[in-house]
Amino acid sequence: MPELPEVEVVRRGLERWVAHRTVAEAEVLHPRAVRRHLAGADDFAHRLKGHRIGTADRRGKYLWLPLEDTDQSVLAHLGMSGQLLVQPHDAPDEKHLRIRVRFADDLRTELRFVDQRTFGGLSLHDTTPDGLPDVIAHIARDPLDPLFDDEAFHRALRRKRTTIKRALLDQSLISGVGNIYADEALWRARIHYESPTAGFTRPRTLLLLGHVRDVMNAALAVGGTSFDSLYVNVNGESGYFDRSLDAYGREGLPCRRCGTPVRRRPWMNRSSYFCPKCQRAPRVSS
DNA sequence: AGATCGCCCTGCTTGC
DNA sequence: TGCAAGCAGGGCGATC
Repeated sequence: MPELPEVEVVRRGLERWVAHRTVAEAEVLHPRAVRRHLAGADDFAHRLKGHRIGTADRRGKYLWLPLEDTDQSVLAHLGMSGQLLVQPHDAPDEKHLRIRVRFADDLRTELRFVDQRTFGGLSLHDTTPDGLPDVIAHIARDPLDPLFDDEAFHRALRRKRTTIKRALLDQSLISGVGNIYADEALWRARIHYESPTAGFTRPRTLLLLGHVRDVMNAALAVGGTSFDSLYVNVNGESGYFDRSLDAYGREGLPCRRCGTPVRRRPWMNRSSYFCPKCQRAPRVSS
């Protein structure tokens, strides 16, 4: 599934293939794909028509396209299975094509939102003075954002009465970290996912943040090599996912550090993967 | 008010 | 072989 690095690859692709083009027509093929646009599909299509797309921006797993000469942006979230594709306009419709945007130029390509599970979608929102769509004002900066405040994150961890993986997935503290990268970063930092955040020391927090950034940058380095093509494509099948995961999805396989079989535990209706030897359970569990 | 949990969705995998 | 259950999981809103 698309996580922050994949979304960043999509953003770069949009910048290259979609920015500065004028919308001729938007077509919503599945209403659920615009459910976050409360005024409905017709309003969404009507508001897009005739406007020029600006430069794509991103925070965490959200990305957005400002509409030039308006105070609105097209906000996109890929959810679990969403893709934004730039396709030749005569390419056959994808099975799960949800939204199509045609452009008023002769490049003969169109933007398509394809999403099997429709957890993702597009919507239009007012842009706040700091350039953010208003509905994601509560989303924290992500760890690849130069303005992410490590110290403030550490203080927030100390304040909370929660455990570290919950905190990593809390989009109001740090954005863009999903289940996969949380498990990977915790494995690299040798921290158990249920460690209470209140006891985190500054070096421990900074170590973890360093590993979060390392694992994301590694994925970006792999996924980022393929965006220079016509396809603005993300489907979670980057080579990184197949080859380089150390914890996620490796239940029963030997830990790459110590050889102990990796364990999977049900956690919040999903799974946590960890090495029981490298990542010791916290002494106090609540 | 902060923390927790259920639900949304569909295709693939697993088990009987 | 066929069907049902399980699983994947981000984010939101209801609930405690």
